[in-house]
Amino acid sequence: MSEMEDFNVPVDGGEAISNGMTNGISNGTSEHREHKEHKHRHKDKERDKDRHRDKDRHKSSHKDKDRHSSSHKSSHKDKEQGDKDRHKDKERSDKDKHRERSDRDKHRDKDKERSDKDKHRDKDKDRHRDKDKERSDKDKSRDKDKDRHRDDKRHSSSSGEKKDRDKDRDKDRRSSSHKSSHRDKDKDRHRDRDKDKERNRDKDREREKAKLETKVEPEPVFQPMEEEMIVKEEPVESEEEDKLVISEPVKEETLEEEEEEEEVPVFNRMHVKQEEEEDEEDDKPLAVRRKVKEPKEKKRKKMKDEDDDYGDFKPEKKRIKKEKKEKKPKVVKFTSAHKAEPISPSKKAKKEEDPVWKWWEETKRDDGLKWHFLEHKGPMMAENYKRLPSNVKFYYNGETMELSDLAEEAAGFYARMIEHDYTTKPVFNSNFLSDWRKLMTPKEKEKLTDLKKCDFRRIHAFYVQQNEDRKNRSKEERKALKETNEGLIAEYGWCNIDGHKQRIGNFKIEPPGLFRGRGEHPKQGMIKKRIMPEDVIINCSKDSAIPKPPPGHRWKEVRADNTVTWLACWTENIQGQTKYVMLNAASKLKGEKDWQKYETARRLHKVVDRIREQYKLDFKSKEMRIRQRAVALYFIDKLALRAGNEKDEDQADTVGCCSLRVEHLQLYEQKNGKEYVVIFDFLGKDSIRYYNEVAVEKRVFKNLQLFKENKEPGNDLFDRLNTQILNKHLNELMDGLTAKVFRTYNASRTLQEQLELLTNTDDPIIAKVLQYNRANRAVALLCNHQRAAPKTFDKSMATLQKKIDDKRDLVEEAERECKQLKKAAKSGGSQKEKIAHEKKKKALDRLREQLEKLELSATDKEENKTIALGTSKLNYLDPRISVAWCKRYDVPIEKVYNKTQRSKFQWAIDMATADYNFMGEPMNISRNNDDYGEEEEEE
DNA sequence: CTTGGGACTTAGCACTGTGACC
DNA sequence: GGTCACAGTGCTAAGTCCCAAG
Repeated sequence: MSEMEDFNVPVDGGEAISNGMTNGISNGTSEHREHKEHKHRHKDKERDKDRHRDKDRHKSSHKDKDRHSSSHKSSHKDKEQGDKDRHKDKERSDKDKHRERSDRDKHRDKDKERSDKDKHRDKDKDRHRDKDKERSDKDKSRDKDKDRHRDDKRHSSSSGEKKDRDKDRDKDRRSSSHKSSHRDKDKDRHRDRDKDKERNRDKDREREKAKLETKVEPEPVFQPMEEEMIVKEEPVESEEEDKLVISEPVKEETLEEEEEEEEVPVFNRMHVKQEEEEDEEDDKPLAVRRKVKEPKEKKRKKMKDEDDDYGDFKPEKKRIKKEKKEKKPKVVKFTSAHKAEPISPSKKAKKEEDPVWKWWEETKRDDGLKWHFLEHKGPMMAENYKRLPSNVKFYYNGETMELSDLAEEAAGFYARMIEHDYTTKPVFNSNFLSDWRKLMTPKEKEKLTDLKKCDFRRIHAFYVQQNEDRKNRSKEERKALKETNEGLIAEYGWCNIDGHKQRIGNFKIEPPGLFRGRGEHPKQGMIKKRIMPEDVIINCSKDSAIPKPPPGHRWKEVRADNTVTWLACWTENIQGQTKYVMLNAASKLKGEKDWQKYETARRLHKVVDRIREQYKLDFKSKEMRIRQRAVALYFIDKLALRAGNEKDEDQADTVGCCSLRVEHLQLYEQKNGKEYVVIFDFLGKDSIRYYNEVAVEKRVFKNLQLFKENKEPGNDLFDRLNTQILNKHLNELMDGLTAKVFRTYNASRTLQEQLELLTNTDDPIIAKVLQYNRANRAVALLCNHQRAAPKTFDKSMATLQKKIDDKRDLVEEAERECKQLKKAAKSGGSQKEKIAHEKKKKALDRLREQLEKLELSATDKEENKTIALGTSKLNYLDPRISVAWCKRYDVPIEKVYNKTQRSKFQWAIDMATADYNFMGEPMNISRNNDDYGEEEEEE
């Protein structure tokens, strides 16, 4: 807890602000992360009010309780937190009034919205039916919706027509779906808020770190950038800017940093101009061009069609696909050698004595094929349903009711979950009921119409009991079970790929059950149907032992497509997505890809300074789309935001960078003594809240104001940008560059820098590990990797604290005794006394060490409360950085990677030396060995 | 050029086995 | 031997990105 001081550090990033654009801002990875609580919603006119309300919501509610009880336990952090809370409380009281009112409104709105949405759904269906005809009409209205932005701008002054359109728009899309869902999310996410609170502490801490980091960071070295980048840039500054609404502030800014007041009107003025201009041309919001998305039903229909042709071997489809792909030399050589592989004594021997296939030492083939020989046993199908014992009854409306097999199975799915939060959600329940009824016999269907009248308790109890029994199994039973499982893994868990035995990642077909979407998923509670062999496509070599379908069944298809890595796939019925059986992370196929990913990130390092220069220049481009692109890229780089693809409406409402909407950011010219503060508050992947207060560059800030201008909540912030556009641009800047690479790059770079910063050579290993975890944590924070605080956190923390206290007492006692003995020994004590003293001294040292260890683990634990380190470690951190660090500081690799992780990163453990530098020269993975000849191997 | 969907990575939560502790 | 906590693992949802079809 040495970092308490950090907590008073004002929100980060003041540095970045002042230096405007031309001089390379300190950059990226550092000043970010400030999460807190909250959620949103808005009503057009009430936007402001809503904002308050939202804030309130975030701040108040639940968690506060938890927070206070749990986290205030100890430390200064808590004090700090307390201050914050108090602060919030104050704000809150003012706003509560607003909230109450608007909540009521919300309810009203919600209802309305719902029905609107339904209407829309129906429309969607119709659309499918008469696609073409209907399109023109209905879609138009929809398009209108999407055109919103442009229209708003164009006709902003003109009136009635616009209002009508607005209404339509509002009905559409975000209205019900996201508003209401947000609200619900709000409720559900108490836990998150709790987390958020905690996170704040870390954040504060990290912020400080980040600052250090920033300092450490090397100044970008400018290298002339080829490409259009520069070209476009030059002229912007002067006359052209005058024409452009947008640009003037930029100009102004360069002249006079001080006069903020002026700018607002200027902006407005300009805006008018801008509208005219945009009206004209290319600089149109994307939404305008976007066509209506075809709802999922269509997909599903397609799926159905496909389903009709079951067969044993279906090369045709594949062939078609392959022909398309033919650029890739489709030389599938099924040499007998491959097939003979398992038999070949030499190879077999090799496999046995050396189970690790050091593929990274082989030369990579660049034929684009994923394998040349592939053999496996097919996926393991889910167990058949066993009916409940006859004494386990289901009750409907107080009476027992016998259910048919399918209906009973589904009842079981639900019964198992009745203790879960999910079953308190109306969406979940209604989805379940409607899917459930589809499985019922007409008779059942007729009778069973109300979920509330269903009594699942006996069934639930039955499954609970079953779990109990499972836990209480005898040793023998356990052992037998374990053996069966191992047998299954031995049978299904491995494949032979190009002569090597490799572990399969998920060889089990997903069993049926209820769909548990994350966040406010509109499809939660729907029934995932049982997958039959007839649904499964097998992929393997033609000349391999083709997996046998279970007796009485056949596969949907067997194909031999060696341009892909999957062994089997099927289509899931909830969202119509394909699910794959693939190799496990330690396999060559995955490992190679992983390695490649980090090499791409390292290549980015070589050009990142130029890219940063460029997007900073682009902040003042005269083209709106360029500015938006630049600002988005700035966020992606600086805050490690995800790209943010568009999503369908039948998914939870979450966003990433490109899909941010205006309500997701709040702009403050001044906040907490800092200028140009942007508050991000949105739900990202997995409906995990992203909350961050960041001080940004003035130009970014001004641009954001501009982007938000004349838009309503629900409108896209970047209306001229999407991920394709962004990635296309990125790819032009560097081969293979996409938005995601920035995340990898900044994460890995942060780790390396933090390790350099935090590692203290003289510390014992245990302290170093803590330092490593802190560096790791900095990354997790950057990437916003959260987890729910463990349920038992408080308790176990208290236990630990008690241990510490006890230990401390022991230490003190030992110290006292030691002193006494010392005295005795000194003042002409006997030999015996001297020995006793020595002994005590040693014991004392041991105790101290133990105490230290305990304290360290307490710190670590506290800091990790709501941060998940695993995700970044597994997906974003170049393992060679960690390996090198371990080697450099003599930390056993086991302290950093567990067994699974070690096998996943075997390639890195094998190849990285102590002086590996992520920011060093990238390797050419396909040419392999030669490139890292310098690096020696260590076991 | 847009859209849909295929393929693959990234993600958090749930479950489980194990080992520390009593 | 029983209990508990937690690390490790499994599971599968939810992203990204790319390419082909329309």
